[in-house]
Amino acid sequence: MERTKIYDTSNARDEERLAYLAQVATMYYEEQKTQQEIAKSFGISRSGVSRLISEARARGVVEIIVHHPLKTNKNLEERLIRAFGIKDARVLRGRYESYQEVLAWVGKLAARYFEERLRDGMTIGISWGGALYEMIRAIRPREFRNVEVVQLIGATGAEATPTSGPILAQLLAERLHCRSYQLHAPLIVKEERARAALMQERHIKETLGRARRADIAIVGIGTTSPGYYSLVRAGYLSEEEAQEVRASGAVGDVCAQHYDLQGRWLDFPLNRCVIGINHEDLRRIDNVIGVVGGEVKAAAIHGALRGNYVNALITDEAAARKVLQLDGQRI
Amino acid sequence: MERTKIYDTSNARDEERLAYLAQVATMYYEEQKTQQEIAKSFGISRSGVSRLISEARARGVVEIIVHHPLKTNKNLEERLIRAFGIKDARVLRGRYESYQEVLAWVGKLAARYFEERLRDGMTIGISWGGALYEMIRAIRPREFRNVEVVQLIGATGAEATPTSGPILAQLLAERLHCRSYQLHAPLIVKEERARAALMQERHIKETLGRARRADIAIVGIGTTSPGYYSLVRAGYLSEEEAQEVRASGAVGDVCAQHYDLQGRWLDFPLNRCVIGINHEDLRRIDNVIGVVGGEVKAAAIHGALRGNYVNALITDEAAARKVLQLDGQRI
DNA sequence: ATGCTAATATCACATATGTGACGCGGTACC
DNA sequence: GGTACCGCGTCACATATGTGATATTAGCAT
Repeated sequence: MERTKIYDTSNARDEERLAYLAQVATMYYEEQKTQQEIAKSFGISRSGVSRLISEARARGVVEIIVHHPLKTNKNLEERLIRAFGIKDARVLRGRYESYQEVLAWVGKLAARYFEERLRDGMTIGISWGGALYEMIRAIRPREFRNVEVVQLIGATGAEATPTSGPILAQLLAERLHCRSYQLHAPLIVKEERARAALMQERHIKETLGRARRADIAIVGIGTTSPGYYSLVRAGYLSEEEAQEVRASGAVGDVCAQHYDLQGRWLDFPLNRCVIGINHEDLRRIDNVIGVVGGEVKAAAIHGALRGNYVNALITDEAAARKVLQLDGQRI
Repeated sequence: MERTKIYDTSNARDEERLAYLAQVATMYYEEQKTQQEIAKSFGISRSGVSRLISEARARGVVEIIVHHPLKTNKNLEERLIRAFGIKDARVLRGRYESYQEVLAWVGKLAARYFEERLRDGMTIGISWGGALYEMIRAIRPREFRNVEVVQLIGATGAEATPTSGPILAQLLAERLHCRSYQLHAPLIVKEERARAALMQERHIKETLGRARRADIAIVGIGTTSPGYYSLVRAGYLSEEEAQEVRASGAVGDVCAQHYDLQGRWLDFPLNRCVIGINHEDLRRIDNVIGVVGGEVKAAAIHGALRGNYVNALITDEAAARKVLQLDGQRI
């Protein structure tokens, strides 16, 4: 609100003033000149410069950001890696107020992790979910050569909300200045036959072919817990259907493929009505990074790790502790 | 294993250090404490604090940004408004190195302009193009009530590049935390009949209905000049087809509707094969903001203004001057 | 021209800051 | 265990900076 004010004033006078402040501030902060030097080059008094700089800061012309590093808990990381035989883990330190806050920070951590691993020529597969959305937001734009982004699972229809749906692959591609391949198909179809038909379609076949060859897959991990079950929230399943899913032992899903607490893939219709990569192809991808936050996801994470649906995990302390507890460890 | 350990410990060390630097920097820059106070509360020497702050700046933990205001040329704005009877104009001052740079700055200017005009409850229509992409990037995220974003024209297929295509509506919706309505259809079809059929489809009909009721439309202005003709660059037209288009007098397009230098809509097949809002419906929208940069676009801008396809223009000085010249004025 | 007002300069001084020189204690490495 | 080095503290001092009080000027309306 305050920042908007800066640019809002259509007054030419004020525009001049702001340009002046910005120029002085640039000399001071970016060119490291002393106030004395600046005063001389503008032919004004030194104290005037001091006051101009104060004004520039007060009016938001100068913005100072402190980047706090993301601290991780090496101990929990080590334990997760050992307990589940995964390749890597990052566990964000600290406690957070809200689920949204956890997602934002885990997303940042995941973004740094991903940035460190991305190389020219890679194919990146991506599913969807709040954590991935936050991750992509936190990725710093960079140019790569021959990188491509591929959707791993189908997308919603015309009413796509920003946090879930086909936008993620595009957003990521935008950040990396590369192209993206979408799956123009619903995530879940009503009948297995419809799925079979769609899977034969040329561009779906092609995109899924690319998905299977992904060098890195970035996936969210969903829980079937009431109130947190994405497929219900996104309108794919009714609450009754969700009950059934839970009744058959499903604790979570990766790429809409459901499994139980021990990671056993569940052979029920829902798992066979998904337009997207299947659980076996997913397991064949070298690097599958699960990005997920919050204690509520613990059971789903446990299953995902036990079932080898992901082989690297980015999460927060609370979730990590609970996962290890579920695995019978004392924390 | 050993290597991992080494990597991890050095990492942990550094992480600690950065956290320390960030903490000190926060106290200094955000909480406005003096170095003396900080030294006391950490139990270190004052000169140590001074050195830590230097280190924090050198290592990028502290980032200082100076926001230069966007200066505009009121004189040229006034002349454009008078010459073409448009509602408003913003003409960015200054000369720029590259076309990309012009786009980035014009985009910023357009973003500020748009932010000032956006209100709760509005429907925003959007086409595509490099300038709009830059504009959306420059929009500061904000929450609105009942705002919706609607695509004005069809989108590309699976191979969408980030700067052009269906991503723009989604990106904008993300910035405004609102929903978006896409046109899941190609921008240009081969036959008029195919267009008629598609236009009957429910969700296309519905989205275009919303588009017609837009309170603000934000559009790029395309030129047919060789090397800059977006429809060729995006693969919709071959170079031969482009030649034909130019031969029939087309200098530019708004929402893929082509017109000549005097703004006369061209009654040729291409204009009737577009899935999107038509030129007459576009003219009925209250606020159509053209966002466009670069001298090369001058003829296209002239036509767009003469033909009333846009009624507000955001552009740069070089383009504005050339447009006025084309209109027979001395600059 | 005459005031009035707001912006800026001037001056003075107390602090805050940057930095070089030097020494001490801990650590990594041989 | 020795040694070289690194990080940091201490001290000292030169500058840089913030700020209050007061004078001066520019712009502006009458």
